[in-house]
Amino acid sequence: MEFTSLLNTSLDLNAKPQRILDEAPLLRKQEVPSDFIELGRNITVKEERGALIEELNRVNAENKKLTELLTVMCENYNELRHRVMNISKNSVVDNDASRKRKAESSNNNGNTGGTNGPSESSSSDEDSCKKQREEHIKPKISRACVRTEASDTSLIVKDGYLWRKYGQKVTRDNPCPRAYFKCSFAPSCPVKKKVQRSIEDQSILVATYEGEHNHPHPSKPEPTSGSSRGVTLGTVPCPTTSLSSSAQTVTLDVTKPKLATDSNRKMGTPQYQQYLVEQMASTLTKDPNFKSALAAAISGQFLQQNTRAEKW
DNA sequence: CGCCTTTGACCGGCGC
DNA sequence: GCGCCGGTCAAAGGCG
Repeated sequence: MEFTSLLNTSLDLNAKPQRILDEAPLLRKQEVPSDFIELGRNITVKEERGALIEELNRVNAENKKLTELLTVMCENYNELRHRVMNISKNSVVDNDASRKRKAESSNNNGNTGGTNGPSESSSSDEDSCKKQREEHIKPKISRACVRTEASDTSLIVKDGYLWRKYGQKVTRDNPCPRAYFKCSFAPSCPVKKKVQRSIEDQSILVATYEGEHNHPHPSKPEPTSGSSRGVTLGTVPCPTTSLSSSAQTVTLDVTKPKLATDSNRKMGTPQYQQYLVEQMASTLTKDPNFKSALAAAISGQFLQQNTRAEKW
C-alpha cells in the first residue's frame, strides 16, 4: 500500500470550522469597540462579521456534506467488501467442487471399466444423490481474522473454545507457519481450526474453522482437572467468530482484551454495544484497504470539485 | 501423572 | 512413477 503510506488519509473535517469557532470570541471582542466615535471602523467590522458568519455557515454546510459523503462512502465500502468476500467465497467453493468433481470423475472412470456396466444410469443418479448428501455433510468453513500485538508470536486465537494443537506446518504461500488445532472441549467434537498469520499484515491472525461444535459454547473458562497450560480459552465475548454461517470472515482487534473482559463483559449492555462500535471503528480505520479506498474516493471528490471550480 | 506443545515422519491427493 | 504439498500422526520432552 504505497499509496496510503504516501498519503495521510486521516480526516479532520471539523478542523476548519472549529478554528473559526475558536476565533469567533476574538472577533466578538473586536466587534465591540471601546470608542463609539469610530463609526466607519464599526461598519467595516460589522461587514467583516457578516462575511465571517456567512463563511462559517458555508464551511458548516460543506462539513455536513463531507460527513454525509463519508457516511455514504463507508456504506459503499462495506457493501463492496461484502461483495468481494462473497465472490472469493464462491470461487473457493467452486474450486472445491471442481476438485471433487475431478476426483469423482476419475473414480467413475475406474468403476465404469469394471463391474457395474448395466446399472450405469442408476448409479449416476445415486452419484448425484451422494454428491448432494456430501454437500450437506461437508463441514461448514468459516474464517476469522484476529488482530494481535505485533510482538505476539503465538498462534493463539482466543475464541472461547478449548483447542489442542496437533500440528504445525510451513506452507508454500506463506512463510509464517500454520498451526492446526482440534476442539478438545468435547472429545467427540469434530471441529478443527487452522491458524496462520496474514501474509499482508503479520499482526493479523487468520483462523479457519472447519465443522460445527456439537457442544455448547464454553462462555466461561471451565475448571479443568489437569493443568490448563496452553489452553486457548478466550475471555473476549466474541459473537462474530461463531460458526453459524459458512465461510464467514470477521476481523477482530484483540490487542486490548482487558477492555473487553473487564468493563464490557455483559453483552447487550450499552457499554458493550459502545465497545463493539469502537472496535469496528478502530478496525476500519486500521484497515489499509479501507484507507486506500477512502483516500481514492476523497481525492476523486477533490479532483471533481477542482474541475468544477475551474469551470466556474 | 496427565496434558500440553513441538517437530520430524508419514500419508494421500494432485500435477507433470 | 516421481516429486510437491497440505494435513495428520505420534514420540519426545516440558510444565504444573
